[in-house]
Amino acid sequence: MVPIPMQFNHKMGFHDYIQALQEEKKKIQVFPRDLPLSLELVTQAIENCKQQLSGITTEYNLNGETECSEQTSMEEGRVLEEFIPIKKRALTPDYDEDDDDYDEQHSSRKMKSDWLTSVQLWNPSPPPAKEEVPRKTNVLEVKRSGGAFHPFQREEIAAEKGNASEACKESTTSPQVPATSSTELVVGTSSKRYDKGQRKQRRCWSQELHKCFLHALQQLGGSDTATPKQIRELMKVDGLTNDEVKSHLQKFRLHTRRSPVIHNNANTQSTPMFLVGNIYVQPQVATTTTVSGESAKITTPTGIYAPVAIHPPTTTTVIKPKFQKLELSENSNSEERTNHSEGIIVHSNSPASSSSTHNITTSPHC
DNA sequence: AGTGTAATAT
DNA sequence: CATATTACAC
Repeated sequence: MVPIPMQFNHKMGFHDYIQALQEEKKKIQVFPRDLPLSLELVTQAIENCKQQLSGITTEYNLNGETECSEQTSMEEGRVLEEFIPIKKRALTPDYDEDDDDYDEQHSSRKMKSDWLTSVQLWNPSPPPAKEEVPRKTNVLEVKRSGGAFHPFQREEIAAEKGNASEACKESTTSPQVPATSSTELVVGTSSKRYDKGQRKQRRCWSQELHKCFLHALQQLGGSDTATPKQIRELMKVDGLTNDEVKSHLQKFRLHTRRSPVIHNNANTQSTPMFLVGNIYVQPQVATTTTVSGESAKITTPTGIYAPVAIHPPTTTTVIKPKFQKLELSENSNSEERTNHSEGIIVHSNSPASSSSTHNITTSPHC
C-alpha cells in the first residue's frame, strides 16, 4: 500500500529514490526512541546516494549506479530485515502445539494500519520516564521492558482510525531469534521507577499473558488448586509478580464461579466433542490421566473466561481427549474478548475412557 | 512468605 | 461495570 519504493531500482533514478528515502526518514523521525538506528540508517543511505548521485550525475544511466543501487538497497534491505522486526510472526506462531487460537488473534491484529504494524509501535517500549533514550544500541535487545501501557502520545501523523489506542500489547517473543532460545514472554514492568509511592502501573493481561496463565493453571490442576506462586513460576514471565498473578487468579475464579454456563456444543463438527465439566482434578495424579480439553465455543456471558462448572453431577464427567482447535472468527478489535478456555481435566474412574488421553505435562512455552 | 479475600482505585 | 492494585487477616 505504500507508494514508496522499498528499493532502488534502475527505472527510478536516484532522485526519486532519495526522495523516497527522505520520506521514509520523516516517518521514522517521529519515533526516534523506537527507531534510532533506522533513522541513522536511512540518513546514511540518503547520504550515500547523494554522494553517488553527485559523483555520477552525468553518466547517470550508465552502470555507474550499479554499485550504489546494489549496495544501498541490499544493505538496507538486510538491515531492515534484521533490525526491524516486522511481525511476521503472524504466520508462524511460535506457539502452537496444542491448543491455540493464536492465528486468530494474530490475523486479526494484522488488520491494523500498516504503518503502525510494520514498525511495531505497539509493543511496549515506552519507557515510562519522560524522555531520555540514551540512544542505546538496544536494537538487538531481546527482552524489553517498559510498561506496555502508554499508548502513544504522538501527533497522529496519519489520522488513522481511532483504533490506534491499544495500549498494552506484549512484546511477544523476540522476533529475530527465530527458533532457538528464549521464548519467554516478557512483560514490561516499569518497576523501579522511583515513583513517589505512586500506584503501580496496571498490569495489562494481554491475551498471550492470559494464555500463559491458563496454561499454567491447567498444569496445576485448575484455578482452585493452583496457587499464585506456582502459577507465576510456571508462567515464567519476566517481571510478573506474585500479587499480579494472585489478583488475576482472583478475578479468574470469580468469573468462573458464576458462569455455570457451560455447555458443550453438540453439533456441527463431526469431531468428537467434549464436555467441559468443571475443573475437577484428582490430586492423586500419580500416573493417572489428566486430560485437558479445549472447549469449543463456549458461550459465556463475557466470553473471556471459559469454563467451569460447579460440581460433578454424580457422574463423572469425562472429557473427550482429542483437542479441537477452536475456530472462532474474531473481530479485529476485541482485544480481550477472545474466547478462552481453560482446559480441564477430568478424571474418571473408568480406566478405559481416560486411558486414551493425552497427558499434558509440561509445556515449553510461555 | 504465601495465600485468600475484601476494599479501593482506575 | 470490569479489571487491576492494595490492604488485611490467617
